Amino acid sequence: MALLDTVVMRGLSSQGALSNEDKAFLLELELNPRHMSASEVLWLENGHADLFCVVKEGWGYSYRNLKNGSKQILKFYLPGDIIGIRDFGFTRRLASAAMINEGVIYPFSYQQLFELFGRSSLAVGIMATAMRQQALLSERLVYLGKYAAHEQLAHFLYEIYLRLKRIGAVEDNSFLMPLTQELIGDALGMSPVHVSRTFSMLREEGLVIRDRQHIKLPDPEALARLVEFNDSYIDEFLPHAFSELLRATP
Amino acid sequence: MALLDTVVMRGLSSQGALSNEDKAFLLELELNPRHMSASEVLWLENGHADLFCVVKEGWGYSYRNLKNGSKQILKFYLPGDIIGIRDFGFTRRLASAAMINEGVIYPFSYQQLFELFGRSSLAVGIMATAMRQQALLSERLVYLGKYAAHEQLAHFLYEIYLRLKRIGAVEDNSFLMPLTQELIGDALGMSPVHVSRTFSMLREEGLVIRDRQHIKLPDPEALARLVEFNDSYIDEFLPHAFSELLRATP
DNA sequence: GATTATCCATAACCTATGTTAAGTGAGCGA
DNA sequence: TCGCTCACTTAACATAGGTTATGGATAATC
Repeated sequence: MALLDTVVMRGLSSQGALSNEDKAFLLELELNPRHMSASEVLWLENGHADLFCVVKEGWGYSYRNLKNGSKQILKFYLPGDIIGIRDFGFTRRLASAAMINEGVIYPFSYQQLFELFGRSSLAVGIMATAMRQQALLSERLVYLGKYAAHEQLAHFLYEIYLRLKRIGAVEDNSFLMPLTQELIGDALGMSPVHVSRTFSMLREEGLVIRDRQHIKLPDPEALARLVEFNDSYIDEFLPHAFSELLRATP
Repeated sequence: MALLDTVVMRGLSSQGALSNEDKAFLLELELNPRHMSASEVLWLENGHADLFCVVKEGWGYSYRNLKNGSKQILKFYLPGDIIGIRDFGFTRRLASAAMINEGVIYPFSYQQLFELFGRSSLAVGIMATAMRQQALLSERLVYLGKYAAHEQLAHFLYEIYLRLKRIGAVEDNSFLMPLTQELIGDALGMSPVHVSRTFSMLREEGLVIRDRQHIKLPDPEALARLVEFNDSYIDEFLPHAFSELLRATP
């Protein structure tokens, strides 16, 4: 169930690109949902890479510890995201991963991932999932490189907003974001003090209202315009050409 | 020939993970080497994504144009690299791509990429290639986020050094790097003036000797120590467990 | 209910890097 | 040979963001 519940796989399935056997295969995978407490570590950098997970509930993140004692967060994982395919093809973890709040994950072994590659539609699905993650990463890199703090933060909030909206976790332009300003700073390469300053700025401009973990974007489109947000890398489903190709080359 | 000449595929092949049919398949792909002139554009952001390429000679790069007129370079491509799998699963290009100097590339259609996914070993190879690219991207993100200019540049040069060394393009710790300081700045999110300043700094410390495109690292290990370079994400070949799994699940 | 730990806001000050500008040398075409 | 352009260097100045510090909420623990 969990792997089929993943964004890309759901897209493929709804486009009729997955055969019944494909779906059965996904459903047959042994799933042991695991309850995670807040801050619980999934794995550490350089640890042996042997599994990946689908996040069912709660938020997670992957990060690298830096020599100066701080850390760089690479990505936040929301329900429906797959965590751990980053290390596919390596023996050791390139980054650590941990939960933010409590939640539930479904772990899979790399062995299972391999078996999945025996079915081309599923392999394509996994690959597309991985490329979507890479797109998010590239987008962050672009903003880290050349944009001012308020643009970075606006972009970050809008990205989270879109991702949450996609999984139905946004209501009345409001959502719950279980991140401290320190975590946000670690993701955006910014000091926590400056995150606070920047939030104040966005608040004064009426773009973001925040009360602890409750975020409200009174005018999401204004935010999007501020950063020229191009959401194709988040929202776009697999091209139909994909499904046609998949049906044509079984 | 060209796709088999790719780092990961060569690794898989030498570990006996590719069957004769796999290799034959790679060799059969229609290859039309194409000569590219300096600065020639391969494709533009938002263009239709229909092909990817293996770089045979010359350097390329992918980049995003920013609203303020500058650009952010996402990655430099050296001979043996695959350019364009980033957009797999999207209809449009997420980034532009162009050559830096003149060179030769081998284009493939996405159609061919799809057919390739019908053979699990090859799909695994492509996936592993993509994840290696993502690792480079993550590493850059980490350095963009929290490191000082001289550390970023040192890291960048050492990465290039390692990648060139792997393809035999380093001799006596020297190599040719056809990049202007402006391009380096666009990659590192740094003004060209500051790139120059930082080069001067590294020169004064005896870490980098540079004469236009000729770079010499008198003591590469010293550079690596400066940035605590962890080269596992570049050099590591596919884990042997991989090959075993591939042989076990045909 | 008191105490403590987190998280956040704001201020004062400092520094790395951006910006602008002027000058140098290499290459190159007329 | 002259003059142009391009890549680079260096300097002077400006500023975004880092750092340190203080105080005030709110939540957690006893």
